[in-house]
This record gives sequence, structure tokens and C-alpha cells, in this order.
Amino acid sequence: MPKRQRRRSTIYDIATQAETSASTVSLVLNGSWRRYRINPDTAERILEVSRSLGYNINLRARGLRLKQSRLAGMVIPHYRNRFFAGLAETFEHEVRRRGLCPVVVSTQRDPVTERTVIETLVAQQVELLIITGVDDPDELNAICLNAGVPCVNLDLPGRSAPSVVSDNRGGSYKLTALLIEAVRERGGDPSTIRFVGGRPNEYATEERARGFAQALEDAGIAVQDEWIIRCGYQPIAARTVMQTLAQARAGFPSGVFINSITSLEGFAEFMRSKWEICQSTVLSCFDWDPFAASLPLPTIMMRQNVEELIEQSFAILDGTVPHSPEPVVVPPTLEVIRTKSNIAA
Amino acid sequence: MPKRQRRRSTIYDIATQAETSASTVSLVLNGSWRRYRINPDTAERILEVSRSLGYNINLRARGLRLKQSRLAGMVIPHYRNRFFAGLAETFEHEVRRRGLCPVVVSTQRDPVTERTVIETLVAQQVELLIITGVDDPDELNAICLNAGVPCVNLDLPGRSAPSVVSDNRGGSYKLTALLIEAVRERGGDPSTIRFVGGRPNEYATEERARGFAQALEDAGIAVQDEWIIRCGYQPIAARTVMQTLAQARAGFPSGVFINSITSLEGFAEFMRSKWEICQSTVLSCFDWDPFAASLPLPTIMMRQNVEELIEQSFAILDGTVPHSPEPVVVPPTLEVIRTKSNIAA
DNA sequence: CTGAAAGCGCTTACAG
DNA sequence: CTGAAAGCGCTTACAG
Repeated sequence: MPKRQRRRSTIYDIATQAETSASTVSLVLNGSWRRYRINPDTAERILEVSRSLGYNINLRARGLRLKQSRLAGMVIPHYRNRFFAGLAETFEHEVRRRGLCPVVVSTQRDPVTERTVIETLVAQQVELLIITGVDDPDELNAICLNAGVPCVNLDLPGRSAPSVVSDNRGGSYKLTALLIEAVRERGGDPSTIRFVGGRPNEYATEERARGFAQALEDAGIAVQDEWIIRCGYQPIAARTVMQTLAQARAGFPSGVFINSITSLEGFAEFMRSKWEICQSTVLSCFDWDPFAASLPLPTIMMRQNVEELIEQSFAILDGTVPHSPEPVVVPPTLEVIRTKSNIAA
Repeated sequence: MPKRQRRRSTIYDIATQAETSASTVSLVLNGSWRRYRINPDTAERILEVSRSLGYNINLRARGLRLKQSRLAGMVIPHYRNRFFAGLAETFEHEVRRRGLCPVVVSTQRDPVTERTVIETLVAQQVELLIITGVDDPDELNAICLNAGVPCVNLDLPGRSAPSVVSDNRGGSYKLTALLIEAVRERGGDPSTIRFVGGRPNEYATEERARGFAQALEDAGIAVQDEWIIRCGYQPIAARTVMQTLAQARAGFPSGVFINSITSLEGFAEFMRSKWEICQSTVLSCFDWDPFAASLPLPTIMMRQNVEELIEQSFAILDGTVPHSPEPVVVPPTLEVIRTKSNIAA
């Protein structure tokens, strides 16, 4: 690749060639020339030269002058599941619809990266920012606030910034209730059901754990702390958990509540190696993936409403929705997979 | 959300408060103050004020002055599969390692979006651009070239720009050869094998089709055009194809070469509804997904070497590799899933 | 050791 | 109808 070569043409180049001034070129190029009653011949000449030069505006210069960047930022942990991929794509779509340029950056759940990414985006003058899947949003929100960049936390509670969340607790309750029902239908013991995945003290994980516990309590089962296994987001961690459960004297769970698609990945790996142990287990997963439907076990998935989450975030950013310390709650959608068994009504 | 509020602080604000000049502030803030023998007391004072103001540099202004943006762009169709998600994440990692800010934008395979996205990125002055999964790269490359933005096409052949590609043909050949072998082992008829997915005239699709045909020919089977079904990338299209094949008098294929993970999604849907038809079929998929390993059919996947593809792209962008009209070819990796059958040595 | 000045590529109020 | 001028927030060669 040739290192950067010929100077890019500017409005001055156009002005010279079209024998007019940079001011006029600017007016013509950004379309306000009608308002300024520029001579159509002049305009035509300018457009002609601009085309022949392959002129491409320097948006950074424009932005500096206008104090606007036309950039909209979003921070996500990664793109490797349908939830975050969907968020990124929906965000991009919405941002483009508004004539802005989307800048989505992933952080791999690393707090240091999270901070530098936010600082960079703010330094790049993004006009708004949606933050999701970070460790601690408060400090990050403070950076935005201080720079006057409107931001919202997605699926994260907000102390200093507004937030939009999925109904993690309610969704989890439903998911667990259906799981209990399915386990009972198959003659299993609901008190062997376990919750696997997520991080301790992480908002979404804790909310889901609460919904899980509540559903069991309401079914007359006294939940013990050890039933909720927050082993993180690595597939291998979930796999190890399943291995341990298989060896426990309580016996393998009749139902497993999987807290994320990565944990389901770990479960699937375990299942492939120990099919005989898993074959009468029922799964609930608080996440959605088309291939999870192909697991040979009955699976109930909760699909987060990505479109609505983004829409609500923009409603807040637009100021359409009054600012409130309470998060806007978006209900997720149930997807029941009737593999080898009809587990829900 | 409060609309953008208090003016962001600038080096002038710092200069005023620290009773010095903007020049000195700039020198101190960007670390070149030692070289300029700035009084450490002055420097300390400036740093102090800067911190108290929560100063955040305006990178766009800096970039305008320095004629550099510190932005690196990548264009991909979407994030919904592991290949593109992996490319995006690896790209981001590499870009950050170089102290640049990654800007990955998805186009949903829409040619109009592709063009406007590239134009926007160029107008935002990205310092380099990696393009993948677009309809026609030539025109897009021309935009970059004209603006002096180094670009490379990833998994796309380049007329006017260099490119890095997976060994689609070779990978496909191997994938097909293994498929034939597995079909024969199970007593199936390899001449019923079909190729499903991808787009006519699309580079990767055509290369893979060639590898597919060659492997069959080499196995002594005369390939007919209709065996290669380029039905696009929608899951539903692949599903419909499977439905049609199930009704054809030739009988359901003993092996299916699936050209993309989205087509595999369509196949899985069909399989769930017509398990009895599919149960003795073997799958080859030119794509990789962890859950595809959980399908109840023997599956061979070709996993593209995402890290190497990105690394080679940067080698070209860095000028480490001499410019050549021939694409740099990266071999993909075989992943054999031994579900219910041991299909490869 | 430090500051004034020019300039990056634009936009737009203003004067003609 | 059109151009000169100022200014967005930085950097840095230059002069002191």
C-alpha cells in the first residue's frame, strides 16, 4: 500500500479551479446556496470541479467549526452473541437514520479498556453514548457528564445517568416457573434445579437470581444459596460446574437455569461428552441463539427485546422521556423450543 | 437527559486558570514539556488545573492540526456470526494496540449503505480501512484511493486494492472430500451431495463452489450445475431448499455442503421439523459456530483464521508486504465434530 | 523557560 | 450575488 500520498483536495482547491472563493464553494457544497442566491452557473461550475477532483469533505474540520461531530458512540463487551450483535446493529441502524455515524466499540469486559474507550470516544466528541456490559458505569458516566455528552446505561442501573434495562427479574421468574413446570411434568424433582452463570454483584445476574429464587419459593421450594452458581461468563466455567454437579451426591439437576448463552455453550460441551447424564434435563436460558434451539433437550429461552431497548435509550437521549432515577424496564420475550417434549402449554 | 450543557473546557481555560499560555499548556499536556524544558512547577500547576477541570482533549481539533485522525475503519456486513464478530473484535484489538480508535460499521449487505458508510469514514479521515463482505469493492476502493486512505479488501478479490482472502477453494475442496468419505462410510451415495447457500457471482461463493465441484470430480463423480444451489444468505432460503430436496425424486441428500452459518440455521430449522428425513445426512459447513457442534448430525466445519486474516491485512497496510495484485491467501482450519459417528480419521 | 502567531479545513455573519 | 474575515481547539516552529 502506498503510504498516504497526494494531498486531499479542499474547498480552496475547488475555489481556485472554479475561479471563485472558498466561501462560495462551501455554500454551494452544503446546499445552502439557494438561500444565498448564488448564481446557478457558479454553483454548477463548483459542483463540476468538485466532482472532477473527487472532493470529499473533511468532517472533522466541519465539526470543529460547527461544534458537532456527527458521531454516536456505543460501548459493548463483545459481538459474539446475538444480544450484543443485535444491539450493535440496531444502534447503527437508528444512528444512521439520524444522519450520524455510528461508532461501536467492544471492551472485552476489561475495566481499563472500558475507561480508555469512553475517554477516547468523548475526546472524539461523540454526540451521545450508550453504555452496556461494563463493570462500573458510575465513573464512566461521570466522564460523559463532565464533557456534556448525553449517555444512557443499557441493562445497567444508573446512579448518575438514566438507564434502560430488560425485565431481568420478571423474565427470570417466568423462565424458572416454566422450568419447574416442565421438570414436574417429566417427573423430576424441582429442588434439584440449579442456576448457572453470570457474575456475583453484577446487576443483571443478581436480578435474575432473585427472579429464580422467587419462582422456586412460590412453588413451595426453599432455595439454598449454593443453588445459585455465579461462575462467570466463560463456557469452560459452566462446563466445570456441570461436571461438579454430575458428581454431587444430590444427583444431576432435573432442570438448569442458564444465565447466558456462553454458559449454555459450556453446558452443550458437557452434554456432548456425557449425554447419558443430561438426557432428562430441561433447560431455561436467559438469552437467545438460533442454534440453541437445536440442542436435543427441551429448552426455553428468554429473548431480550433489542429493538425496544435501543428505542427506549434514544427516547431518553432525545429527552422525549422525562429523566427519572428509575430505569425504564423493557420486557423480554419467551421462546419455547419444543424439542422431544412439549414443555409449555 | 439535559441537552448539552456547560461548555467543555479547553486549553485556553486551563491557561487562564494556571496563569500561563495555551502553548505551554499544550506542551505540558501532550508530554513534550521535558523536551521544551518547561519549568516543572509550571507543568505541575497546569496538570493540576487540567485535572480539576476534568479536561478532555478535543481529538478532532488536534487531528485537524496534525492531519491525522487516529481513527481506523472497518466495514463488515453484520455482527451476527462468529466470523464477522471475530473479525471485528480482532480488528479492534489490533487497532487499539496501535493507539488508534477502531470504527467498525456494518452495512447489512446493502450496496447503498456500503457506499455512504465508506464515504463517511473517509470524510471522518480514517487513517486506514478494511473492507469485507461488500457487493462491489472496486468503486469503494476508488473512493479510498482518491482520498489517499490505505485500504485492503478482506475475503474479497481486489482489482484496485490489495486483498487478503481465506483459501476458500482449497478449504472447500477438503471439506467436500471429507464429506464424500463420510457419506461413503455410512453407505450413502455421494452423487446426492448438494451445495447450499451463498450468492451467484460472489467471490467466496464461487471459489467454494469450485472446490466443491473439483472434489466431487476427483472422486469420480460428474457434477451437475443444479447440485450447486446458491440460494442466498437467509436461513429461510436454505430451509426452503431442503424442503424442495426432500420432495425431489432423487431423494434427500446423503450429505450437504452448507456455505454459511446462516444457511446452517435454515437447515437446522428444517431438521427439527423433519428429523426422520435428515437423520442419516452428513454436514459440511464453511463456517464455524460453537453451537453447530450440538446438532445431532455429524458435522465438519471449516473455521476461518480470523487472527491471521487481520494480521495479514495490517501487514499490507503497514507496507511490510510488497504490494501485489494477487491476494494473500490464508488457510482456514478444519473442525470435525464427531457426533454420533466418527467421520474423519 | 515561555508566549505570540500561524495554520489545519471548514462555516457563516457581514459587508459590499 | 460573492468574497474577506473570524473562529472552532489544537500544535509547534520561532523569537525572545
